[in-house]
Amino acid sequence: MAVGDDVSSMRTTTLVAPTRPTITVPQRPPAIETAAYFLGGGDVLSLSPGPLSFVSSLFVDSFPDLLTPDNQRTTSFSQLLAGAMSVSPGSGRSTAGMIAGGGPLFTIPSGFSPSSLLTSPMFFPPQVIKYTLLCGLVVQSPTQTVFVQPQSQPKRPDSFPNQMPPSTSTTVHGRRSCKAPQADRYNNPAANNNNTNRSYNVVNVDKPADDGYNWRKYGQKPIKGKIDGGVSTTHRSVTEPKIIVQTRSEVDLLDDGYRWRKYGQKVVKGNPHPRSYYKCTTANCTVRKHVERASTDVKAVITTYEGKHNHDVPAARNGTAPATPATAGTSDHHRMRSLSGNNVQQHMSFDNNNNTGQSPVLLRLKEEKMVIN
DNA sequence: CGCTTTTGACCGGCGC
DNA sequence: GCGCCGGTCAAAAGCG
Repeated sequence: MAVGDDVSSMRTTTLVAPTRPTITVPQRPPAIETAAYFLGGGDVLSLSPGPLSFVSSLFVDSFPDLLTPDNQRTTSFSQLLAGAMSVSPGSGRSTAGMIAGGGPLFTIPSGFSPSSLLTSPMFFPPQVIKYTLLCGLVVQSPTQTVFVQPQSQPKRPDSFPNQMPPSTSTTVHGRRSCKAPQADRYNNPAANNNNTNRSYNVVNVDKPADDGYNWRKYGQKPIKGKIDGGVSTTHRSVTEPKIIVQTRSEVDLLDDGYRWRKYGQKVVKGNPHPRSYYKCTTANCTVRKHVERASTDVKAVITTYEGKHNHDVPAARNGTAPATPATAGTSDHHRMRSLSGNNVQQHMSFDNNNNTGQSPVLLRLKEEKMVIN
């Protein structure tokens, strides 16, 4: 199956719960798995227009740029990252129609191919990427927390026992949604406690949306700092969105096109593998990322991006085009981009089972193929 | 020599 | 108030 076939089909596909649209390609043994999580990152949601808008902007605002007039995807993953993080409070759009609710239930907008996320000359060579889009989840910025609980659950015709029915702006509270990454801290209960107690699983609205369930309000509580409109600038995590990418790789540092300087390393609780902290080396760029290996899978590399690059991908030190930028860190780091191939194999599916609800997963990509020339 | 990595110290948030 | 924890700083060391 040609890549273009997948792209064109996805371009017009509207994903509606509880169906599980799948675009398949010839199966091959997975060599790398990548999961990308687009999230507000805790209180970040309070500043941005919220993950709904975030996702909306991510998809609607960013992906059209991926297409050239002849519908060739050219935008890098780095650009996607930047685009995904470039949401401003005024850029939010209605997500109605975008988020169909219930986890994997969002509409693939025109022009969007999930492959665009990773088929990037800046991040992963398009030729080597094959992935599965597993699910989507939405959270939203709180102004106050309204605790609700379902009074009844309409029967649904499929196997999404832990999922919410479609909604566009309603709180999603509790476990749900995406199949857990096979191994990462976001599925580690110990590592999840804080996050799940914040905003990842608590999405707030004044009134539960008409999501097909009947909700009974049983509590209401103001949230610290939301009084002034919910904008806080006291902490980075409050002001900048995050993008989490999980990749199965032998090396920690993936080449995303930008140059990074390591500024710290720390062993975090619940993971014997140290977490490395990197800053973008470009002047006046505040983007940071940290990289760690999953506690239960040493081959799973979790990279968390924070912030937005205010510059283009730097040119490589050897003078080649930015399409082949230098890798941050030492030169002997494995360079993902050095891998190449001629075929983009895509497998796109929405997996609603095995939901943990622990991670603020909006989008998850599973890479299934890597071809090395 | 310039850049990067290492690593202990420091800081702030959060829970108890 | 205290301790834990994650994140950051910055001096020293390493490397090309």
